[in-house]
Amino acid sequence: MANHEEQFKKLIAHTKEYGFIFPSSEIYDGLAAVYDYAQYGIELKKNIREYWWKSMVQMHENIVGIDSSIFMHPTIWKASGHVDAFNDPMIDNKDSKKRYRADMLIEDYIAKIEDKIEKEVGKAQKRFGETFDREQFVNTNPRVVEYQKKMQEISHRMNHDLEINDLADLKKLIEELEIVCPVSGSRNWTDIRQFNLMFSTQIGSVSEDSNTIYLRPETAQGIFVNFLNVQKTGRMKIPFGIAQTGKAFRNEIVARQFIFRMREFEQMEMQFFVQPGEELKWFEHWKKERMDWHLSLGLPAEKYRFHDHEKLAHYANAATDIEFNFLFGFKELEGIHSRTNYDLSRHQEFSGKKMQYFDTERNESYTPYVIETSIGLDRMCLAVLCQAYTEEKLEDGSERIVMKIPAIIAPYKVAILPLVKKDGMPEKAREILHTLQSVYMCQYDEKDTIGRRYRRQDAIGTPFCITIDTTTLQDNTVTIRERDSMKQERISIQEIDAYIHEKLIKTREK
RNA sequence: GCGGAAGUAGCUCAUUUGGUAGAGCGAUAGCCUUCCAAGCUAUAGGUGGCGGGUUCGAGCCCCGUCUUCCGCUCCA
Repeated sequence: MANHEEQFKKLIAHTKEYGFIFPSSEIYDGLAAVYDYAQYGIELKKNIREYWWKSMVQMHENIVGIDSSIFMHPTIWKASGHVDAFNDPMIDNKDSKKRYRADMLIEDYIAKIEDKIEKEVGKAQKRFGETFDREQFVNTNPRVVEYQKKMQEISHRMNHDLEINDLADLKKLIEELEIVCPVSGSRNWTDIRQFNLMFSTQIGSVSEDSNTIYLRPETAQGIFVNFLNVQKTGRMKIPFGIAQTGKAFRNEIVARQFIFRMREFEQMEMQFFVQPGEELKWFEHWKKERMDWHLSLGLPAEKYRFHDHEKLAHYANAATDIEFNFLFGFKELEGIHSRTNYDLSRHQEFSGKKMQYFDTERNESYTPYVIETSIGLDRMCLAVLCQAYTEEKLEDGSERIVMKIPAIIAPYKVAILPLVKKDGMPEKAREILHTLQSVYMCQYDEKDTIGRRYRRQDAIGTPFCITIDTTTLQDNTVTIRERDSMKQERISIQEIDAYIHEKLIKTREK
């Protein structure tokens, strides 16, 4: 495990050193949990996005894509539940260093009073036996009436504080009730702070006319609100899917582990609309299909596992995570959720627009059920990078660091290297470069010894190196070196394109 | 956000009671080189994270702050 931590640190250093990922705003000391993709990182990210898009949209006639805005009508986030769910008043105990939701502490306190009432009720029940009238007792026993009054007062005040966002009074309430930390038993509390996981800003130039709008915390809602538009204009028949990739924003309390949890991140989502009752069948279908997608990249099966949710969100009736064994353990990479008709129903409720589908085969209209597949693009990049980073000891005792990125998503596909910088080799090499660069991302390098140039390409994960030597000048053949095996073949210049193409396709079919 | 540790060149580090910062690697240019890093020469690159204080003088001592890492917490 310690070894993995070491590896992870090395990977982070490597990605910065070789131009994959930089900390954001670095010359200004950086910005926590925000990263920039550098020259190689962006190629990798773009290639993963394209690979996903091709397999989800291009390869499915019943799935289409959209690109919805980051800004959306604020009511969308009320309908989705994010305004409530992403707003928590948090308080820390200074002694135990534990953090709690302030309202939960008070709820617990109220629950304790309830227990006391039950105790009284229990005692009375014993006393009166058969003739015990619970309702009458509860309404008349002075002690119980007192308890109930107190509960109501507390509950009312808490709800009022939450309503008007009076965090100071909420803290005062905790102090007055002498609520202690369950761990430390102390009443040494910090102030209450509101943690809103959604970023907000103003739309409209004049402040008094402006409305608070949010940067979307997920891309899914952009699909749901466009459901009818896409279904009608695309003449889509259920079952069908809408796919989207794009940025989402969450103001995470703690954002850590490199690009695993960032405040600004990119999702690749597909919402699949199905007949009510068929959702679990489709849930299983997408579970398999998505796992196959991951394996199609040639990533090892033992690095993956499903993690089925036992506790389901209120809107879901099945949910699983595809977890990947990152260098810091198995963590969620993709979520597959059966979201029922919750989202569309909520939008129907809040917008007043009918979010239904008329099924001509069944001759009835219904609110479709939804299976969601949602993968973090940045997490996928990280998974690939974690898996790719390899330190190898070679036979001659030297070491190399090689990024074994699946060829189909590697940032650069080909490096073109004249063996030496003379005798017309650079010119010949550039000729080859010009024929290949319209098809593949190519690098040209003539600096330093050939061995060192191979290592440079290994470090950025270029799967193929083409070397031009004296033989090339005589018979138009080159050597092509494969990154992982370091093996070389001699092929003619005309064959290069087909050779690479075939290898890339092979990766996909694996 | 709390606690702990760290911050000197692109990277890894040195500068040992506070006296105006140096190496290796890397980068760039050139030489040499005919297939797997570490041959030669030259050049560039640092207001020591940032701000303040103590001192004649601070990379070094003190305070604050920012960032990163580890733990706690959170993760529809």
